[in-house]
Formats: sequence, structure tokens, C-alpha cells
Amino acid sequence: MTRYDPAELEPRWQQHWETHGTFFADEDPEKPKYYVLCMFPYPSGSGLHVGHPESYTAVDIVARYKRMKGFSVLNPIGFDSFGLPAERAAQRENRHPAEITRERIAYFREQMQRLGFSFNWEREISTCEPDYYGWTQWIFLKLYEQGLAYLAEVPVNWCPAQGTVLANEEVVDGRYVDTGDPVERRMMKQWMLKITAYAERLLDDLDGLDWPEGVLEMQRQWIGRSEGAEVTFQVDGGGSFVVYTTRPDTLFGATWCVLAPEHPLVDSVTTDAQRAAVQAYVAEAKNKSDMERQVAAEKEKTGVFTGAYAINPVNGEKIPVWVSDYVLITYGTGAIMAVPAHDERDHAFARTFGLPIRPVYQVPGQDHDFQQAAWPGEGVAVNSGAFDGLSVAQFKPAIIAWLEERGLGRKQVNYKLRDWLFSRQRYWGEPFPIVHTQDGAIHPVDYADLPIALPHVDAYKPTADGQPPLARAEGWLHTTWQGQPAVRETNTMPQWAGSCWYYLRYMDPHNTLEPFSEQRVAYWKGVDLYIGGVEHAVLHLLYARFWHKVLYDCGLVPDKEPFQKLYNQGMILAFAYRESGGRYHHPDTVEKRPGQVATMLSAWTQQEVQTEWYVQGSDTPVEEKLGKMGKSLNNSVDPLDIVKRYGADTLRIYEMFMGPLEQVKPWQTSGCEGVNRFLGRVWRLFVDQDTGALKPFGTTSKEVRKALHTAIKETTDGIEQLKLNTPVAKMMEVVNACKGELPSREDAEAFLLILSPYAPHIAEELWHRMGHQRTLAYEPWPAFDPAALVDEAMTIVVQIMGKKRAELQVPRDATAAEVLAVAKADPTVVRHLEGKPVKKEVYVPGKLVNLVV
RNA sequence: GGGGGCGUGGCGGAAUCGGUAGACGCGCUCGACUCAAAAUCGAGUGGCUUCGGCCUUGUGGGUUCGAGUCCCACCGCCCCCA
Repeated sequence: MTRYDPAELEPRWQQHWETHGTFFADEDPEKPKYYVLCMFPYPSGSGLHVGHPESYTAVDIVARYKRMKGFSVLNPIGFDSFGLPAERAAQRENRHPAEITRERIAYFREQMQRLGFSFNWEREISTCEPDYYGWTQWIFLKLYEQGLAYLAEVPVNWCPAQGTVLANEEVVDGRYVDTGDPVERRMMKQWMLKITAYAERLLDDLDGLDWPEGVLEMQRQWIGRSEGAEVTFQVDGGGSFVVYTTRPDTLFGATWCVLAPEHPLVDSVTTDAQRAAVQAYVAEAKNKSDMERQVAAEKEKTGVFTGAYAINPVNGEKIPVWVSDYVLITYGTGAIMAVPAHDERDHAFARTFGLPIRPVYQVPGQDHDFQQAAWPGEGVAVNSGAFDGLSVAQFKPAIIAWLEERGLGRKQVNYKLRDWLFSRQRYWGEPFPIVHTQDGAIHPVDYADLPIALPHVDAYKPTADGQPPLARAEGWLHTTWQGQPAVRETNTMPQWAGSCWYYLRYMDPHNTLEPFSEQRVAYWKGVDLYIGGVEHAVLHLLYARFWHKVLYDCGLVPDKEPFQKLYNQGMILAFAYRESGGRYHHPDTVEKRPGQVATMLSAWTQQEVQTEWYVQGSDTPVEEKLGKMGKSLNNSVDPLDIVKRYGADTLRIYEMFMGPLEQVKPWQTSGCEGVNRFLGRVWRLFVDQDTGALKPFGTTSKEVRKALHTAIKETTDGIEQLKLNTPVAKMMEVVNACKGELPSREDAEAFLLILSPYAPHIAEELWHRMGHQRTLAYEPWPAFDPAALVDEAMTIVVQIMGKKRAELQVPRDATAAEVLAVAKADPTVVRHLEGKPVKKEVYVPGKLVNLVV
């Protein structure tokens, strides 16, 4: 073979790595460890598209680099393989989801292996296999033992057509987003995980993590810690309720209270006169999700007076009690006091219903009109009895102490974070290791009985009497517990469960005695670098941190946090092409006709737009728009198609060369051309195309040496900082500087070594052709020589009033005076200085001269 | 409404601490090789220009000898949360 032929050499090297176990991760006590991880994929039916390999390539470059730096590297991969899509496909195709899932995983694996990633395939896991989910159940039992898993009657989004509860994000406008089936709110008995017990630690331990600031902030907001007080209000005529407020210092300004529609007291305090109105309002609020209620309340406040009055504990005043759906039963105590003068939402409510507004703070330095707007800021207390004159900071502790002394209230820290709704009425998930006996008691199964395997069922729909699909497995369902008849729990765990601890299983994936051994975890500890999409900023990362802390408390892991450094790759977008009728055409089937402008009706905006794009072989104009790669826009690109055309090395480099890793960027297949040409030039630099022989080594010129060491520096720094795009440009410059002549053997080798994390196949092939028998994967990373970067002459730019006028070469050791003299002697400079005295001379050593006239 | 990010040639993007704007590549133009084409190689490529220069990093101000970079206001796009 004489030409660069990736289709021949790439599979050959992939085979070589596999048969030689090149990337096998062992716990070598002599070496420092490095654990790099990409978020594992969900094996969807459509396979990987070119967006997926972005993070895998970045991770692979780091892994290969770290191996060359002498680390023992763990770079595992697996599949997040439980979940609703496979179950729906099973219904459609009338096949078992396990079968469908295994088939999809096989294609994902084929795609990934053809890209030459140095994954530890011997550690591959799949969350839907019993040898994995048995340990997920094992961890659930630990949670249960710690009192962190419990059954509770909670309001859920129930979709009757799907026979399951849905997550809030799956419900829009009261319908299931995927199918359009109506969804209702319903109280149901559900498994909950007490993540709120860890709220404080989940918040505090964010400090010190090397994560993107935006993700940290999102987690903080999600946890939503606030400090305030709980205050008890007596109802006039009997009963009492507790409100939570972050502003107990505004108690004197409370002019009414509001209960959430679900508040247990609503029914008993409502007067007969108001009963019909209140009941109608509560019924209507029932079917709205929390989010809809909040959004609606932004626009217009709604609510109904119950007819009851509460007594303000600080001044004995009787204030009306209302019901409104902007108060959520799941937040705080489900009841609030309203202070319209100092809270914007309460102010809007007061104006809608004509309720009184009473200021308890004087706005400093201005004449504030409280009828027009609330004042949530600082001030001096007024209308507050003995507390008048205090600032907000003084008032808060004072009023809390006052309430606590009298048993009327207490200091309270509150979180927006809710307990985690952990059960689904679905088939394709982990069964709970729980049985119910006839007396209504629940019992965890014995550790020895794990895994509780998913039984076979004849259909994946709920039973006729509304039980989850697992209830169809009669033989599985009925069991015994200590001799008593019992039935198994028929709910399954949500898809999040498997991904909560997979990074731990990778450390010890074949352990049949425990989820992972102490020794293995002691060696690998935590994940050093975790790369994945920002869409997992909150839920996955919060749930995994929660489980990790529970395992830490059980003494099973040595660190409090699982992921030391987190990095988000930006999404790769693709152009989509749509005709007026709304039909999408794949980018491969359209063409641009420059100069041939058509006017068409946009299917997106319903307005006339101009375009130069047409469906190939027709005169149908199509409109171009950038969007997420996927089925709905018909714009996915299969990495294997790119591999077929250009090879895996080209795909890998292009994925990095497109732009900064964290940035959103558009895929353009044509961009692969330049990368492919670069690799062709690398090939021809080493190999004589006519004979196939290795070309002779020469001596390294100054220019090549400078380019090479610039590339070594850029590659090293770039990989350390995950700036993976610019090193490619520097490597291209090395090849350009060579002008077809190989440098010295030593420098040619150094070039192959820095190229190898990006383009491992061609690098291995050329390395081998240079006579090396062993893989380059463990060769030491080349060192860079700063002396090679220094030129003898330096280029000085001459500016006059900040405008560039000339450029000159001066010796490297020239003094400031010498440089200025040369600058002022330059003919162009002389012409511009004519008749103008130089007032100031700025010299930036080695860079530029600026003359001020 | 709140939080975060982004805006640079026809396109993707590059520019340590404020110091030559447009590296590297795509595309395009011209040339060499070829019967021809592909491939490859070479040259050019922000705009305008009276060939002296002038303009140019979303818009408008400001700080500075000097601003893509810092400050203020605005416009547009994207993401997250409510």
C-alpha cells in the first residue's frame, strides 16, 4: 500500500489494540491514576450521530495523553439502557425490550469501536442487565435501611393512556409531550427518596468542585436554600396554621394570609357563604401543574376569600384568609402571610383584589408610593411597635427571638429541593427489592436474593385494574416472606437510578460479591474528569451526588464527591432544510445554487423568505436553518458515513478542529476535507507514494524546529486545559513548514507522538513503519524546548497615534533607544511625522513602538 | 421576569497581561502537471481606493499613547430557571 488508506489501516490497528489489550486498565500501584469519564449514552434506535463522538474524542485525547504521561488510566464506557423509549418500541414491534436494547447497543458499540477510542471495553456495563441492576437494587436497600426511601401519598402527573406517572418536564399544557395524551393530577402512593435530608450537604459541598460556574449556580438555585421563620396563625373561631416566610420582619405589614388549594385546613375554615366559590376554585387548581400555576400567576393573580379570619400574632389583628394557587403545598408549609408593601407578588394580588397595603419600612431617601409598587429592599422599620427604627438585618433576629420566646414561631431554613419521586408504573426498569405482606407491611428482600430479576410479561401495558405491567407476571408477583404469603412491589425505578452509580461499577465491573470492592475504589477513588452535556447540569448530577454521599455515610466510598472536575461540551448543531409544505430534506439531498434566488413561504415563520437552496434534481426551494441534530429535523449525520468517506482519524480531528469544546457549533461535512488533506500530507511526508518506502530523514530546519516546538507546547497546554482546537492548527503548520521534506528522525517521532492522541491510527502506522515494534501508546510525551521558539531577529510594529505605519526587523538584543532610532528613520514613518513634533514615545519591548504627536 | 452565554471575512473559527485583527481550515479565483479529469502542488483571497491611503470585530458612547479585549447604555441570538 502506498497511498493513505484509512479504510485499510484503521481497522487493522483497532484489531491490534484489541488483541494486544493495549488499553487494558490495571491498578498499577507504581503509577498515579487518572480516571476520565464521558457520560454514557442512552442506546436510542437511531444510533450515534456525529454530535456524540465530540465528548468521546475529547475524553480519548486526554486518556491517551495521560497514558503517555505515565498515568494508569481508566477510560470506561457503557450504556444507560433502561427507559421508556425501548418499552414503547417493544410495544410497536412486539418484541422484548431486552432484545431491542441489546441490538441497539451492538450498533452503538460497532460505531464507537470504528472510531478507535481507547475505551476499556473489558469494563463495559449495561444498566439493564441483572448483573448490574442487582447492585442498583442493593444500593436501594442501603437507602431503605438508612430511612431514605419511603412510601408516600403525593400528587403526581398521571397519564391514563400510558398508565404511568410522568415527570414534570414530560408534561406541557396538560398533555404528554410525546403522544399528546391528556395528563391529570392525582394523589398516588409512590416511592420517595429523601434527598432533602442531604440538601445542606449537597449545597455546601459544591464549594471546591472544579465545575463550570453556571452548573454550580444551577444546582444552588435548584436546591434553593432560604432562611426565614415559621409563624403560627390562630384562626378566628378555632384551629391554626403555620406559614413560612423569609421576611418575618414584615409581620406587622401582613394584611391577609393565603392557603394553597390543597391545604388541609381549607375545607374546615371556609364559611358556608364562600363554600361554593372555594370548592370550584380548588377543583380547577387541582389539574394544573406547579409550573403552570406559577406561570399563570405571573400574568394574573387568581384566588378566593374563604370567609375566615386569622389573627396576626404580633398585633392581634384579624386578617382575611384566602385560597390561591400561586401558593404551592409542596413548598414551605403550603401557607403564606401576604405583605403587599414589601413583596411584588403580594402587591399584584392586593391590586387585583383591592386588599390593603401597609408599609412597615420607610424607603431611604425617597418618597415611595406603596400603592404603585412594592419595596422589597432595605429601609427603616415603621408601624412595627417596639421594633420601629430597626434595619432589616436587625429586625429579623429580633422578631424571631420574640416569636420563639412566646412559642409563636421559630427560625427555619427552607429548601426548594423536594424529595425525589422514585417510582414509575412501567416495565423496563429496575424492580424494587421490596415485598408487601397481607397485613399491609412492607419488607426489604434479603441481600442474598438479589438480583430481583425482571419477569417476563405478555404485555407492557397496565393491567385491567390499573396495576403496573409487572403485576401481569403472576408467578413472579406472588412470593413469600418469612413463610407468609407476600406480593412483590410492582413499580420500577426511574431511568435516573442506573446512572447514579455507574462510575463506581466501572472500577470493579465483574465483581459478583459486592457492587465494588474497597481496594478497587481505594485505587481509583473519584472521577478526575467528567465530560458531558449541560442538559444534565441539575438532575443527573444532583442525584448521583446524593447517592454518593449516602454510600460515603455507609463507609463504602472514600470521598464525599464523585466528580472532581466537570466539563460541558457544546452541542453540535446541523443545518436543516425545509420546504414550504413543512417537509424536511436531508442535507445530503439538497444543493446551493449561488445567484439563483428563490422566494418561498417559510414553514417556520409563515413569511416570505429568500433562499438559494434547492432539493437536488428539482426546482423545489428549501429554507436553511440551524438546529439540533435528530430525527425531527432530518439532519443527522452518521459517524460511520464520515468514516467511510474520510476515515476515523479525520472525523476525530475535525470534531476537535470545529471550535472550542464547550461552544455550540454547526456541523459541516465539507470541513472534513481540510483535515483529510492534512492527514494525506502527513502520510506523504513519511511515505514515498510510488514505492511505499519510508522517506529519508533530513535535518530539521530552524523554521520546522520552531513550528514543531510551538505545536508541542500548544498540544500539551491544550490537552491540559481542554482547548483542543488550536493544537490542530499548530500541527498543520508543522507539516506546512516541512515543505515535503522529513526533518530528523527524532523530530519526526516527536511529531507523530503529539499527533497520536488526535489521530491514533495513522500515527501508529507511521510509527510502526519507522521500525518500532511496540505501540506508541506508552511512549513518553515529548518535551518542549523554549529555546526553539526564540527568533534571532524580532519584528517591531511602528504605530503613530495607535495606527500601524511600518514593521521592522531589529536584532533581538537591540535596546529601546536603538529601536526608537530605527523606527523614526523609517521612510513611511518619516513621511507621517513631517512637521509634527513627537510628544511621547511608547516602547513595548519586542512588540511595538507607538509615537504620539 | 430572574440567571448564564454569545455576537469577528462568503463559512467554521484564531488572537497570553489592553499591543501587527482575521492564525489554521472550508469555499472561491488564477496558474502548474494531464489528451482530459480527479488527486496533488504553487499563487491570491475582509471592504473601498485617486494606489498616498481610508474603513472594518452587532450599535452608540467612554477610559487609554493604544480597545475584538476594560467600563456604561442599547440591539440581536442561544441556553437554563420561574
